[in-house]
Amino acid sequence: MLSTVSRDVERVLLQTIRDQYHVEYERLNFSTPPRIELGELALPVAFDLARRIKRSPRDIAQELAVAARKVPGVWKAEVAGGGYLNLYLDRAFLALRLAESIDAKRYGRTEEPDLDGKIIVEHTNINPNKAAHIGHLRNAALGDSFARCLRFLGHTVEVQNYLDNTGVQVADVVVGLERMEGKSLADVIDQDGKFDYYCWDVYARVAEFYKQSQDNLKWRSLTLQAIEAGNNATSELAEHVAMRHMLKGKGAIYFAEEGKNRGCWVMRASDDTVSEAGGGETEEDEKIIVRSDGTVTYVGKDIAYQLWKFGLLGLDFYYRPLASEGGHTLWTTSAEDVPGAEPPAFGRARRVYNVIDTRQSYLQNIVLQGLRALGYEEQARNSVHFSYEIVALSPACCEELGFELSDEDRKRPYVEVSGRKGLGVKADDLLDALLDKALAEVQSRHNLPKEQAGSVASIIAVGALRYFLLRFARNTVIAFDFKEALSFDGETGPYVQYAAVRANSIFRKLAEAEGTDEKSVKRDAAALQDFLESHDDIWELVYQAARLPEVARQVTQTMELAQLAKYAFHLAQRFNLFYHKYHILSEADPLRKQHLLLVADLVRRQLQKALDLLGCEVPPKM
RNA sequence: GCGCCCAUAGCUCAGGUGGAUAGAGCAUCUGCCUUCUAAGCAGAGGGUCGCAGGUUCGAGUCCUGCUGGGCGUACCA
Repeated sequence: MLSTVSRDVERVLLQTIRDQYHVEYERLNFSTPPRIELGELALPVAFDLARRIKRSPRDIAQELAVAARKVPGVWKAEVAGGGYLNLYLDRAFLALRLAESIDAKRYGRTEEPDLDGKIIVEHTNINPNKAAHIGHLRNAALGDSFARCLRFLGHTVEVQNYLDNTGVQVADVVVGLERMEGKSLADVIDQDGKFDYYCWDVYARVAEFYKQSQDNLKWRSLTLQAIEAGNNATSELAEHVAMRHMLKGKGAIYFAEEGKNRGCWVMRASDDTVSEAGGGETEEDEKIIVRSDGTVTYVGKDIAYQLWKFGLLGLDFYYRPLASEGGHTLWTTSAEDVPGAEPPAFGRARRVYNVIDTRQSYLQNIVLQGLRALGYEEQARNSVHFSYEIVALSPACCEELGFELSDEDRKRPYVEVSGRKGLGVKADDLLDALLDKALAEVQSRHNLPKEQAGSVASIIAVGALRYFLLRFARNTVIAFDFKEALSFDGETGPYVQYAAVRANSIFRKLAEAEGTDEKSVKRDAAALQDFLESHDDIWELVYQAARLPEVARQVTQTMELAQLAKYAFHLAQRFNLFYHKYHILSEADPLRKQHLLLVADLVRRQLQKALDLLGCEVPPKM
């Protein structure tokens, strides 16, 4: 919708510039005027043209304005400042188009996705052996919202949560349970309390156990081999099919006969373009794919997994349904064929996003090199590392948790979460704290039945948590702070939810008082145009509401979910402004009331959709 | 050593492809609940955008150097 207008403007102006000035541009840069009174779109192109054709920017902008005024959807085109071309959009036209678009559940979106084929988003790969912490929550929030944005724009998306139960971390917990604690399977089953919390503790202590003697450390390797020797779909597939046959067959990996990597299968890790004269190739450039004990490393499995995502592995897993919820089935890999199970066609993606923190970028690169070594250049280009910074703890936060820090750590800006040290904020604990606080707030305002209060509190707690995790740019380290994370005021999820709840309550009251709803709101173009022309502040609110698809699109390109979070916050802020300034239900002028209702309705529905993309719901009351 | 990232208000952070007067939230101070919910709104103070050069009509944004911090470079995941 908005994008349709700007695309038309671009086409017309590029043609005009070609015809009148004989200058070729591929694209035009659109920017935003500092205030809505100066229009919705600003083009600084005249500055550049001025230099090229030696004429004043203002004169050029004047001539371009003539052409721009002819584009449908453009109301005015004026020259501002030293030579900006500012465009004013047709207000009622766009408001009514937005209303229709929302009715059709398109929320202002007009364009079709720019990529055919399936997109895989892999996120939240948690080792199933111990409790999740806030770092995992950031990963989940980013991955989930990103997938929602892609779907919103019309892409076919497959979300994968890879739970590997064959890795070293799992082996460590098993060693801890069996060798340190002397637990048998039966003991573990009888265990009271939260098992993942127990594993968190065991895992933290197993490092000490390893330090005690070399014999203790041997258990890790033995246990790992025992796990992989079992009937495990993942490891067998990765090891036998991908590593042994594909990589070896194409000469992508080779057996190291000597040197420090003796006995391993390795891949060259440095770019072959950079075969610098002095050093030559050493073991430093080699990345181990298969260990000397025959087990496959993490990178090795990752290459196999990446191949499988693109449908290049030549083999597939067996699948069985694991759980079912809300019409969706959760599938898991299976060691053997399951009769009667008809899984959808997993994998075979056109593009793959791997949501993993920035520390993995080196290994993600190795995976790409693996694909390239096999000749899959296009797939390598379509493999995207969705990287983000870690969630760390402020030193103050560590001490709040009762964790003693070294003097050195105390001076740091933040301390990394460490599973090995048992240092971190567990996801469940944080959610519990948020729920307690939200419930107290709800009960202090409303007298609701216990169950309903709990459900509202839960929506608010999730809103606060997800917004908190998404409001930071990807490469910003979140130094976790309880006070900030538990806040419901200011730039938070609950603030946005609150604006939506207020908007909804206008329509609830409207139904109670007059028995009418948003469907009966009149849409009179001529009258609306007068109204919006004389209220810049209200028009700006409508304009921002219409920008949702543009923002979602930008998010899929930059992978910055923070932009969506910011957008939702700003829209809520503007709505609150409107809410205070214009009292709708008591409005005496019936026509004016219709306009105000239309605006409130547009905004609340866009706000709700924006929240939905952020993974947040709107509670019935707050 | 090599590679990647970061430095913006007291604190936590935003600042698409360079554009108009660098913005939020928190904290501090002053006001606003007889009105569609005060989890809100209005207002005030608070800045050498780490330092030094360069590119140009224009630099928080791009380039170079420097300082200070973080991460990666495992037969760990």
